[in-house]
Amino acid sequence: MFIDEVISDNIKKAFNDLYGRNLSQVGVEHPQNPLWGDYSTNVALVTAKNFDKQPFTLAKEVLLWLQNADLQDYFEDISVAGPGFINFTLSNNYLLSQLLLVLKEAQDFGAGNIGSGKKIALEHSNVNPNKAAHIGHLRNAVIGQFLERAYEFVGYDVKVQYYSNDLGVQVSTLLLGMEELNLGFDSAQYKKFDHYAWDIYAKISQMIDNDTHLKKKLADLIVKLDNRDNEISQKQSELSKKILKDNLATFSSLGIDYDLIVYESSIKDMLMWEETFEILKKNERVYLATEGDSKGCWLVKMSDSSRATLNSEESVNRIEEDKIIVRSNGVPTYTGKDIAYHMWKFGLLNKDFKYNKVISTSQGKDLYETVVVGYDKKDFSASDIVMDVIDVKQTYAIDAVKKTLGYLGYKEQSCNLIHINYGHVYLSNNTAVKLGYSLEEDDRGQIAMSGRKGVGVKIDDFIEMVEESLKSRFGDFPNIKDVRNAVIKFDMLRYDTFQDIVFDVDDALSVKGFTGPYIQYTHARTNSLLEKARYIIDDESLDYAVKRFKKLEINSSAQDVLKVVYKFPEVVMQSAKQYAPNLMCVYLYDLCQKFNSFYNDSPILNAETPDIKDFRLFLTASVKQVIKNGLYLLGVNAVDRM
RNA sequence: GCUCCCGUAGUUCAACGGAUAGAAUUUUGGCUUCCGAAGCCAAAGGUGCGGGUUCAAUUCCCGCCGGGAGUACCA
Repeated sequence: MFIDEVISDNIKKAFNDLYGRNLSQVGVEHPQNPLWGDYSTNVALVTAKNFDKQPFTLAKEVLLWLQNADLQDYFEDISVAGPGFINFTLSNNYLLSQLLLVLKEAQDFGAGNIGSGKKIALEHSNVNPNKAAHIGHLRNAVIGQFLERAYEFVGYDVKVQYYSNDLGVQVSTLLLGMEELNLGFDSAQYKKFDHYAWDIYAKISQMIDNDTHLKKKLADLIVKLDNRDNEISQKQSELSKKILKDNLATFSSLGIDYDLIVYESSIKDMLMWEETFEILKKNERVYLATEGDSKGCWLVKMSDSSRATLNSEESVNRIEEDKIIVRSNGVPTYTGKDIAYHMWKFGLLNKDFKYNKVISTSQGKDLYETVVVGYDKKDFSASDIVMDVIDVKQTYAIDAVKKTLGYLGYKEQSCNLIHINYGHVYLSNNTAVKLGYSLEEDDRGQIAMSGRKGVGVKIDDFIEMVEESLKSRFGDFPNIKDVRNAVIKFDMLRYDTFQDIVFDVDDALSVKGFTGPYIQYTHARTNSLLEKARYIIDDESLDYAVKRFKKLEINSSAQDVLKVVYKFPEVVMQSAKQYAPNLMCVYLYDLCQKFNSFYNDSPILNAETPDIKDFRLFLTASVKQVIKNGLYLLGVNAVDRM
């Protein structure tokens, strides 16, 4: 049981006992100033008015009740402060018991089972197979991996899906560039095929914009593909897979892997769209437009207000507000197909894909792909929860899918479709200049990446830059790839996912301060201490040791560390529930900072007495474990040396 | 036009409606006979504007000002 529950339960009892009132909610938080204690509640301030008392007086009465309750095991002090906060200070006994728990539960410390095995289909990365992955995709993948690990850690069964859009406009454009035109690029000049495709795609996109003949050619190609023209589809499939393979290699070098690749072409070939469309057509909120700009298209209503209540002018506007799912030429839009895809994810279709195991040496786990002829495999469909890590720009489209599920009567599924949106990644001017891009005239200090313009930082290049930078500073060393990945992943996870971020190469290459290597460094430091001391963890001696520690005077810097360690399980829950990896980053940084201060002012191997030395090693060992568990969730390896 | 998001130190980011708005970076000054200086300690520097809601507003509401995105038979 978490401490905040202990507090809120007791507060409720107190109010019931003292005033015969049932409180529905009690706000418990960690005060920002450590002088106020470890937990505090504002319950007296919030409820004072109802009791016609001064908040401070009310708090004092509740305090008396709490002091008589049997809470000494948890708290060494409970007091009233400020305008009427009730503050709780944890007892050393409790804090020590938590350290003990860390070492006993080891890699499971902080884990939970609120998921009780429920299935989550987590979709992330999803690079269109027409170019190399860039740092926007990087942010997506890294957030995705955090969610995968965090939700597994709290007891869900998570399957990671990578959606490969091998039919749409973007791949067709690339195919046109590759097959039909000699654009003057030499594929031998590139280190990877997807990098070559990057330049081809940018070039052909620019050309198409200014050439109606090319536009027509592209449109024909798209229709042929959608009709599954044999020759074209074959070419397309080969091209897409070649690029997909390169994209996966990029992610795999960062230790990011997947359970299943879902091809858009499989959805098409399994006729999932057709089955879905039959269901949709019968729904009253899905309609065929008979007038206006969208004449001949099928649309999904995006608003609940009825068209009948509007005048004709407003009615026209309403049509524009709705979402087109089938074009007038009968080809479904991305959103249309996405509805079918999500129906499958939730197991709402009568169909399932066939599966094929992908042979891959770089993957950490078994990887499957969808095929038309292959094996049956039941565990990918029929998920309880669907999480899509997708750019904030697609909120409207996802919303259409969500609404549609609701319209079809799948309320629960509609609620359980969770769009994890994240802000855009821009390049700083400094970075753009370094990469040789010209700045626009209306310079705002940042520029947007664009596949069509070929503007962006490829993940592969970024990885290489970080590794070179590390080598030039520290020379080559055995764990350099782990440190490199820490730099990259932490840099992407440290922000609120909601925020747009400005990517600056120089900042990103930093290994000082609030960075991954700082955390890894602290871990390496704890490791080296424990190695030197030949510290061995075994349950019996630990129990005995903790009894002795209770009599020790614990210095304040050690106390500060203790008061961070115990929060880890709370932070795991909070960052998972809020889809907020940055909370874990902040927590780990705080932990490491406190530990490094402690390390700096308290000798460990040469401590004053054997008992103090034992205690400090015990503390060090638990810090090491927590860092390791936390970094794991962020997708970062905790290294023993660097 | 409509909808959504964002405006916080020079810069990049924090702050479930809470008590003295925190970090990093930059700059300046200190800390290695001793456990890893990728470290520690210290100084300096801030809520776009105007109203409202309440015990309490960076946070919620309204109006401005400034930035971004969506609303495309693109994805």
